[in-house]
Amino acid sequence: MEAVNRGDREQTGTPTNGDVRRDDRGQAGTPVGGNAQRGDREHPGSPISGSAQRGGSDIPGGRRKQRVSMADVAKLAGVSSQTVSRVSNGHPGVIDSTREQVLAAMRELGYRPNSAARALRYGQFNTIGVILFSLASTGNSRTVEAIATHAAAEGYAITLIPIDVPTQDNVLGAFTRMGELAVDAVIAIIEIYLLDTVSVTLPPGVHVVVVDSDAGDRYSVVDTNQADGARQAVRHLLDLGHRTVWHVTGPRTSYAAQSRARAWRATLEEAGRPVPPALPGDWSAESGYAAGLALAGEPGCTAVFAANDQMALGLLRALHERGRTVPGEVSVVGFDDIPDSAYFVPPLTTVHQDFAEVGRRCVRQVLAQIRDGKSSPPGTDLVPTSLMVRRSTAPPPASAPAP
Amino acid sequence: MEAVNRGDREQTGTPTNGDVRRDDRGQAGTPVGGNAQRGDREHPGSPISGSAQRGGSDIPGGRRKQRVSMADVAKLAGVSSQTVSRVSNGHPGVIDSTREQVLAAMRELGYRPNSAARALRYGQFNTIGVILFSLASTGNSRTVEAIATHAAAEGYAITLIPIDVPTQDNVLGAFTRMGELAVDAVIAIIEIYLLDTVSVTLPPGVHVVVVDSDAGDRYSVVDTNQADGARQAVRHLLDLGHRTVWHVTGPRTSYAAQSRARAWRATLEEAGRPVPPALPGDWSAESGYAAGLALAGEPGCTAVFAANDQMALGLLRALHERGRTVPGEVSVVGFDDIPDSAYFVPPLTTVHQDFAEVGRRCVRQVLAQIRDGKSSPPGTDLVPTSLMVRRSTAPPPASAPAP
DNA sequence: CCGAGTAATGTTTACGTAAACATGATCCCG
DNA sequence: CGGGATCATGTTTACGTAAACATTACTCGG
Repeated sequence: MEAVNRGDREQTGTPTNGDVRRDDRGQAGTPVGGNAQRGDREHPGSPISGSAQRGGSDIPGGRRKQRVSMADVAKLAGVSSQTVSRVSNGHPGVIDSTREQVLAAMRELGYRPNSAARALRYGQFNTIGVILFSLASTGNSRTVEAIATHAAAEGYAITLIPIDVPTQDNVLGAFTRMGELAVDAVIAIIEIYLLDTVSVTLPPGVHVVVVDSDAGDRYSVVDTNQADGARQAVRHLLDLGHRTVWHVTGPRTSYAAQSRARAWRATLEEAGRPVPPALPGDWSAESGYAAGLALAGEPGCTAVFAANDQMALGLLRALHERGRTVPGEVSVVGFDDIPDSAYFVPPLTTVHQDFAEVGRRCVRQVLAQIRDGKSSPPGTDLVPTSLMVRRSTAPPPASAPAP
Repeated sequence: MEAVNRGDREQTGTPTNGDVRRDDRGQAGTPVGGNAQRGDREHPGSPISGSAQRGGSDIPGGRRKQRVSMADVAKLAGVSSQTVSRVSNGHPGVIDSTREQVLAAMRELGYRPNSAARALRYGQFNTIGVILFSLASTGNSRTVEAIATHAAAEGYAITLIPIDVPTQDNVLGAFTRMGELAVDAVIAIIEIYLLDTVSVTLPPGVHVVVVDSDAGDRYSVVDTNQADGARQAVRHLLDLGHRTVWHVTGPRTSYAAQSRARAWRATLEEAGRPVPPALPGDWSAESGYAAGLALAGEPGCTAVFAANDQMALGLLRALHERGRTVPGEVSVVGFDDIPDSAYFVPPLTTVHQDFAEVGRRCVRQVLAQIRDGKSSPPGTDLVPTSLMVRRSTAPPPASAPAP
């Protein structure tokens, strides 16, 4: 009943720690002995469901301790808590027999270091905060996953704060919360405009890395090389013989979208080609569909570069519905290389983004900052892209005017 | 009551945490007065990039204080640190003038409560751990997002541990790590078989909720009502007049996949229809494509239920390539209702999963456990699904035998 | 066989917060 | 106008850990 305990000690009547410390067993006696023969304890090595399920109410003495501390281990092992600390942290200078005894006591009591106390002591939390707008986009979730994986490999956990509605206030709030949370650094995966006027205030010593932004003058930025990816897409189409390339953009507020659009335009201009009006999209398949409907009515249009794969999907459906074949009459290129894109009809030629690498570099940068104790200089670290050529692109139909 | 706020007290225009401490103004003088006229401080309201950028190493005095503690605020405000604590937590019994003074001092120093100390004191971390296999699937990432959002609304942060390779060892390791991390509860989004023989040992008082599993006899489980969703899909096809329904399964190791397959079979049997052999898939569009190729060779096949939308996508492509029209000759139903599915060719009829609701209920359960201080009884909380009828389903071709 | 040196372990203390208890001032009512 | 009640605030202490310092016990060279 009572039982299960959390830290909310009291309430269950427990004298919590009331029963006093009382360090009998002065070490006057024999600190040695080494005989860790306490195998006959009643709790089996591994109950089916783990302690989490049974809460702890079944501890015989009735006087269950909520949390096992070093002092408890020390008492059982007949040593000082400092020795337990040394064993716990693998410090040298503990004789083998003592170490064994301590380890046995730890096992028996199920000791776990208390990370809060540790963090308090060290002023470090071994945690990286991640602020992001949405996990719904493939890119973000893959990036986060990579961040989490690499952080874990380095002994860091990640704490996530999603921002439901992307306003500057909410961004500010998220940073503020991060400042109060136990994090050593923050990785922000947010659109640039949200950082524009926000003056980020974090506790000193908390470092920041930003993804998806051109704030390279103020922060350490890691990002996919958007411009180069877009350039590759456009060049690919031009090289196939298309006279020009139309473009369905992402939302105006997105840095990545702007960047891709800018590169699209620049690449066309460099090649001396006409620049058709950009069709506005918002990343959604729906907006791509709308753009596709419009484009289907443009007889001169033989090639389209969609700023992401989902819009390309909508585009493909619209073109299909309007009877314009892909790639026979119109070629389509996307951006992202989401796993599904290879199974679109037809399989989509698209720009591959290495999200895992973006995540990896974020973690690397952040850890470098933490370890050096100082921010790395602002700057931008660009991850290269590669073009995945599949079946949605081909030379323009013969009837189309060659350049 | 008052001051719901958790930590996010006033962060107004904080001068970050000004450089330098400098505790003049001993409180020997007049602790009263309320004249908070310290407007003339030198640090500007908001530096462009925030303290995070300067890392702290450039602080003149050389020996900068990393963290501003209550004691610092107390000294500046000329009160005891306990009073600062009271103000910080919105406790009553602080006279207005004093409160103002403390708040001013907080602002001036850029005080932030230290969550580690707080956690140590309370034995609570206000953090929920999430263990999951992969963020790559739409379902998982959307669930996590919902969890994070709702947790944040309740003042909880979430800590993520992804498992790269799904072995029981890794799962055990993740739980162990969680046990050492500062979390009050754990939500595990993993396939059932991974929990099978793992005896989860978490510190007492850390609660567990499981998603995507039928461990309802041992844990609190929250899940989409897989069986009912599958039943709806199959019934829909039968109601359209199809004699039977083929099925492309998810991986054998997946509980959700098993559950959908079981319901598919049961629904057919209930209706007295023949049960065709199930085609094995692994959630990927690629496996759906392979299944589609096989199915295209089955003349009797007029209806297929794919265990997820991505496999349905592959299926659609394969059928399209083989010249079998959808829904003219073959009807296809998916599962998940990923955003793109409305833009497949043709738009996919599919079973909608309410991932957000799953996340919400997870958080609700976990918080209830934390607050009650005891694990809720094992059991399963099923979130309903709904069928989204789009254009990939229709009555069977006239030539097909009616039931 | 003694004393310096070192290895093993114990004791004290600080980290930042907040509950519990203590103190001093003010107020109100008989 | 005295004494208890109330209020605002201060002081002590514990939370769990680990660095810094202290204390033993043992080793080894002269």
